[in-house]
Amino acid sequence: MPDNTTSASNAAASAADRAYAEIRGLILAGDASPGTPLREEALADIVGVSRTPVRDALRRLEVELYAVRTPGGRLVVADWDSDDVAEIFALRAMLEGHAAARAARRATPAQLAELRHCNAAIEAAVAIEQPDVARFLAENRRFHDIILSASASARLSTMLAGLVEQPIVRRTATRYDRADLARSAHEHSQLIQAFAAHDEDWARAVMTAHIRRALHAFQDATPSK
Amino acid sequence: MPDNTTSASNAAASAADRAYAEIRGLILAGDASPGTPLREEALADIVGVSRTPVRDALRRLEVELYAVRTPGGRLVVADWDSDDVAEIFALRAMLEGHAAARAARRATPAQLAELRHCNAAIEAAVAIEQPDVARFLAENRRFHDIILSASASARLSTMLAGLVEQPIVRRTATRYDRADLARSAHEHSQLIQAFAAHDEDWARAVMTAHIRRALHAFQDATPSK
DNA sequence: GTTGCTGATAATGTATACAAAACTGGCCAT
DNA sequence: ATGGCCAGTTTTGTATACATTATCAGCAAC
Repeated sequence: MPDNTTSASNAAASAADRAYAEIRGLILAGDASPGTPLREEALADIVGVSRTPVRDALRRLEVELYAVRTPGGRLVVADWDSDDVAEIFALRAMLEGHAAARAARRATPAQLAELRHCNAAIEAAVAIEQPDVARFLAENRRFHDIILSASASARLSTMLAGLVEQPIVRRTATRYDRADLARSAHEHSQLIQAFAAHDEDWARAVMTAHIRRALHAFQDATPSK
Repeated sequence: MPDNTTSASNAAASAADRAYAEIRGLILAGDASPGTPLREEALADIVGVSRTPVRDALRRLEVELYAVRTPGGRLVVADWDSDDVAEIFALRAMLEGHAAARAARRATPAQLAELRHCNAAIEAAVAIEQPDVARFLAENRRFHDIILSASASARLSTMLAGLVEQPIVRRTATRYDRADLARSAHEHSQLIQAFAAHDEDWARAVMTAHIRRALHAFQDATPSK
């Protein structure tokens, strides 16, 4: 199982972090389908820690709406229908657009260089015959993270953390053909231009378009759900 | 069920909720000034519960950025400068604008009636010689809550929960003169019109303007900080 | 005087025991 | 049959004890 989608199952991390990663993994892998109750003790057994860090993890998952609370206070795996996904992309478009605008005002030459370097890696990953999708995803995430840190808003970062669903991004990207991936890289370079020009509106517009294209790619890739 | 998430110690609520409300109160009242460490045991003594619900409360306050984590994992009271406040209002403007757009599409006649009734109460509170600011605030919050529920997006609701700072609203409103309060009520009625017409763009624009005016009222009311 | 170490101290992280609340099933009355 | 109620069981909420980690004062070496 080479799995473990996003940040790895860092054995060194705290018990709460491991619990979070593992439970989230269960949900995203579909092992815990929507509606499945998330019982603290059972999960504690699975993860191999006590209930305390599991509770911690569940609270985080609840904030990020992976889990929802029943009227009585029990947690169950949330059901994301296509409307939810569309809403996630809409919010991402707004918030990342805002982040891009802020980044355009604040980006330092060092950050610009980092972005250029990162996007070069993306272009390299998609230029070859069989695009290296894993590499694309990793660098793509890094690209967006750099922008987020350039935006210098802790609030934006925490809000987007629960919104940027790497699994969704992955499902989108795996359906991209090479032309799509190349277009994505091109949009990134447009973003860098906007940052270099310190043009907030331009940056916002490009980012918004970038994300909304991803939404439609995702919708085209999924039957209807 | 009179919600009451803002005002003080709801004796009936859970220990974690009381801890949350009380600690948040300490921060907002300035009893715990920015940079002050938030030690679990000390807070547990103050609130009169054990560390467990206090930890719970602190996690929530951390997500909402009332507290920030030092590199070593300790929590301290966050320092909100004027940029932070501006950022909060900017995000609120975006997200509540989005909520208004969604509400415009979805609002039911019953919800419209509720909004009209609520705004009538607001108008009544500000029409008198000495405006009833407390009443204004309560109904104002209810007004925005109705819109939020009409928008039918759990994500928006949870995101805005950490953003809608009643204390900030309060500091703004107490500096409003009667004309300002009346203008607020007028903007609300414009919103209702936009909802009734199911005009998403109109609703979004009015809401955005509504919030951005609040930002500038706030900035005018506070020296510079 | 400054730097770097080291051990005491104090804080958070985790496990577990106990309390309270919510679901479940069946029984009874209608 | 159906609806409501009650006890047993399960699940979450809270308290507390223990483990682990970060902080900081003091001291030694340079």
